[in-house]
Amino acid sequence: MARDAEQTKQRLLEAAISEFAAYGIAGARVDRVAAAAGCNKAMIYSYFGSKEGLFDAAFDERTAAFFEAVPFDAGDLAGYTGRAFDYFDEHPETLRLSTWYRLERSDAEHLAAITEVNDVRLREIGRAQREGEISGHFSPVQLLVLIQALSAAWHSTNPELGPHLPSARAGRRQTLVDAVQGLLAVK
Amino acid sequence: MARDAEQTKQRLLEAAISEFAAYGIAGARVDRVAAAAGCNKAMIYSYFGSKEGLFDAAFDERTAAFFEAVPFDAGDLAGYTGRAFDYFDEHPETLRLSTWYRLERSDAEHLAAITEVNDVRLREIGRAQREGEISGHFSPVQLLVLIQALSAAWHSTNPELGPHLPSARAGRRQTLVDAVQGLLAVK
DNA sequence: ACCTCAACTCACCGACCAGTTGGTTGGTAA
DNA sequence: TTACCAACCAACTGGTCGGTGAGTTGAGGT
Repeated sequence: MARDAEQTKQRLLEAAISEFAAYGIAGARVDRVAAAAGCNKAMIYSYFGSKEGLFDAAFDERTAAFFEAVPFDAGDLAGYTGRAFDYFDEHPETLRLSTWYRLERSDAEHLAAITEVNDVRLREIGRAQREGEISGHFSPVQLLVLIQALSAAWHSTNPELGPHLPSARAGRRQTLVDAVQGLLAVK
Repeated sequence: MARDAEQTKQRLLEAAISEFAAYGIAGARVDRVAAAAGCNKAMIYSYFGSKEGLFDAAFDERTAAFFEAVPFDAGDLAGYTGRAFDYFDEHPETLRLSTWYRLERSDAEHLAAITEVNDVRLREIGRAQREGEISGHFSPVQLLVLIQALSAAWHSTNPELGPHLPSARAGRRQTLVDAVQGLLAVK
């Protein structure tokens, strides 16, 4: 068996993403993560320090992957919303990890990187508004919150709508794009 | 000490709402619930059967309270969104329980009551559209999902926006009302 | 061939936790 | 007063879980 620390760490990280996305921090089991990664539980503590450290690594990985895969575009907020929807639909664990984070780990402090990303986005929205690319009816922070909520709308709906939900992904996507365009047309 | 089964059950239920809202199902501790309710852990199993039974009771209670406190009005979806926002702002545990439910208990089956409520709402939106009260650009299920997402938008945002969030509740509320009015003005 | 050290495993621990049992208490009705 | 039973509780159980320390293995350098 080839000994490769980096690859082992990667396998643990991927197993952790699945485990935490499914069960959250309190519900996750480090033994399950180790078993899924095909290595010993002690490696988790060697590489990530603690269960929470492992969650943080999993969350950071998914967050960074999302930021890289779905570039922000203040001049095309409707398109960005559609692309974010696509990503969440293809990588459901991303939104689940984000939700677990908000519920179980909102006291953590490793969100400096995310805060910085949001700062940039707010400034870009402001610039696009000053240059007349998009409506100035909503403030940048209002627009960002509305867009974030809408891009996750179909995935954060409780399953009580199950039988009525449109099965076609394209239709759900178009709903969001239309909605954002509607918001930008206000006033 | 007065022995009152109904009151004891109520104290347990309120303690459970706080505990589950804070920690979720996996993170909640039945001993903490019993201690907060000022009675013995065994009462929980006598009255609610299991930890999950206790969560279900807590979730059902908050759901019913929300439905009663915030009546739905298909002819005034913007106003409904504002009132839902107010309720979530005053009772944060309601949205947290709902989110825990979706993450940890979406396989449960006691959502027949909620499905029924949504059926009625979808029919009312359809009727309001046919009678020309509101725009028919979005279908009823699209409108319902958009409105549900928007009413929780400020509360389901991860805390990375902290320093930029408007502190005034009225302003956050108005954002949502404006947004829904904008959606209904599309086309 | 041998040394070295990082990568990895094994077996264990103490704390914790959901759930149960067997018994006690106190209101109430005859 | 007393008998009854619902309401309540202390103490326990069996299993689980995060975390650890001591030992093993294997690849690369000399």
